[in-house]
Amino acid sequence: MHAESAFVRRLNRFVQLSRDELDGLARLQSQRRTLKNGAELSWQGQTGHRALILHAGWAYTYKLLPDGRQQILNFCVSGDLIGWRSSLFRSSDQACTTITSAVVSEIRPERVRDTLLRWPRLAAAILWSVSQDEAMLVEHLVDVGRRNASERLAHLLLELHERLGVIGLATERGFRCPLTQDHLADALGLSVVHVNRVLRRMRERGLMAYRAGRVHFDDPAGLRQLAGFDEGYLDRAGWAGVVNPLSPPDDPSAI
Amino acid sequence: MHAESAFVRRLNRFVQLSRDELDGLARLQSQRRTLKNGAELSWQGQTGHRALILHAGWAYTYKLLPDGRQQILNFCVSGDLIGWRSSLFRSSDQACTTITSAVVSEIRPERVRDTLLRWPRLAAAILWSVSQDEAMLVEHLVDVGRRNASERLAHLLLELHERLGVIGLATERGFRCPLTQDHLADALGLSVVHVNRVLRRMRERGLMAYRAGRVHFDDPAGLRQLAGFDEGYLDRAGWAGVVNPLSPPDDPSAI
DNA sequence: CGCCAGGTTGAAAATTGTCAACACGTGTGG
DNA sequence: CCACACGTGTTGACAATTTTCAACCTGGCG
Repeated sequence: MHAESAFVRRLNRFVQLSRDELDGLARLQSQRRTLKNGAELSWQGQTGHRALILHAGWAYTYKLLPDGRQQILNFCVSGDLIGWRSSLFRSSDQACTTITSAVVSEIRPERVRDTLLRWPRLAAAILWSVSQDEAMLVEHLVDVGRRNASERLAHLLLELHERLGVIGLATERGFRCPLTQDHLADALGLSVVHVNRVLRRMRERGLMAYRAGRVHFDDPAGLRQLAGFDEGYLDRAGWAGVVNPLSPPDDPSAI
Repeated sequence: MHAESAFVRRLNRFVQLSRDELDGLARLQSQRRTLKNGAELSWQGQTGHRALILHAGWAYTYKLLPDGRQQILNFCVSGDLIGWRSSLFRSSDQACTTITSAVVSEIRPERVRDTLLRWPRLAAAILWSVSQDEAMLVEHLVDVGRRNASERLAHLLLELHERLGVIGLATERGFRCPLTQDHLADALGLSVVHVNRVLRRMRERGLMAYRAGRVHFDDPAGLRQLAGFDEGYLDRAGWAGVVNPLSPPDDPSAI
């Protein structure tokens, strides 16, 4: 059932895919594996690693330092692509681990290449998705470089809320969230203890509550203001002056 | 003179380009503009902005927060590509300013698209370059999130040294560097004052000196150790099991 | 029941930021 | 030629943020 996949749902925000393209997509997703939480999906320095589609569950990508510190780069949720660009190169520069049990499709690099060549509009949609990931990475860098602890926390949770909303996994004022305070700390460049304190302060100030695996926004507007959150970077749909950049301009199936 | 361009020199690390491909490249670079330092090259929120090749000089990309803080995302040097991926989307999410006087080519999005379609191996080389930028962004996030001030500083300067070495702008133990301490602070998420102090400490410890527009490494090995610097992420040349991923496998000009 | 991962809290220390002053070189206008 | 402004670098004193260490709590689960 293509139409129900979170992945298709996300790509559809960018272009309406044709039946043929949906087929190509379906073929990629045909093999699925179910993983327990804590499963390693790809490794730093690994060669010829596979690209992933995360169908269900949560994961995170991260980078490990020699001394054991780790920096989480991104939290991945249903419908996210992981490691597509880097799968084309010799070695991956990051690792990925599941947070909950998860369902994924793993795709070999040659397969990635063939798909991109055969379905150019699909390639464009995937490029769009990858591009959005990079926009999030940039915003993440701004978080860690130029925002204080509460701004970071607010920003991250608002971003997750936005992303989960798109795939129908958020209510207007909150979402289920399996992240531990350790995860938050490793993503935001803070210590667990400090994350804990800041969460408490936000709860006391009536901004939001993070408890029992749920995030609830008590004062969404206040939070957005605090974080300086502007969801623009998540939503850069459409091409600049080019309807269909990667397929021949006379392609009859376009639009 | 193709062979002398820093840009071609960099791409050549990845694939040896054919005469025809070098021609395509030359055509992109044919129009050049010389800019004074402090010139704005693209703007946050701008629509349909151009992709850039920086032929000479230094620039930086950054993101501005509503309250005036800024986070520098990347320093750009001769031979770097700027904003290629985002030029295909409706709006740019970052801004770019020159640090020194600079020579650039500006390329309209349609032109980017056409070039990528017409010269697939060129497209692959450009993808490789863009991909390397993202690896640097990741490393930058690790810097700011999980390294302390001196580690960050050391890591950034070692990375610049490596990159400048590739295009012949570094000696074994140092390089000319037009960055002010303000630039360093805005890139590393530190205050200027702190950057100053840390630089002094490093000078006193006999690690490196940054003075009069020059970086000099007194103890390169010590610095690398301090920073946990592993240049691997700058050097992921070659494709994973695929010689020439974006052109037909039977292309006679390949390899 | 007891273990264990995750969460919470306090006290003290380390890192980093802020403010304010001053040094130094360069270029400009009087 | 001098005076001055300006951008950049430097330093000290002090304050804020964040970390570290250590203890303790809580709930789920074998």
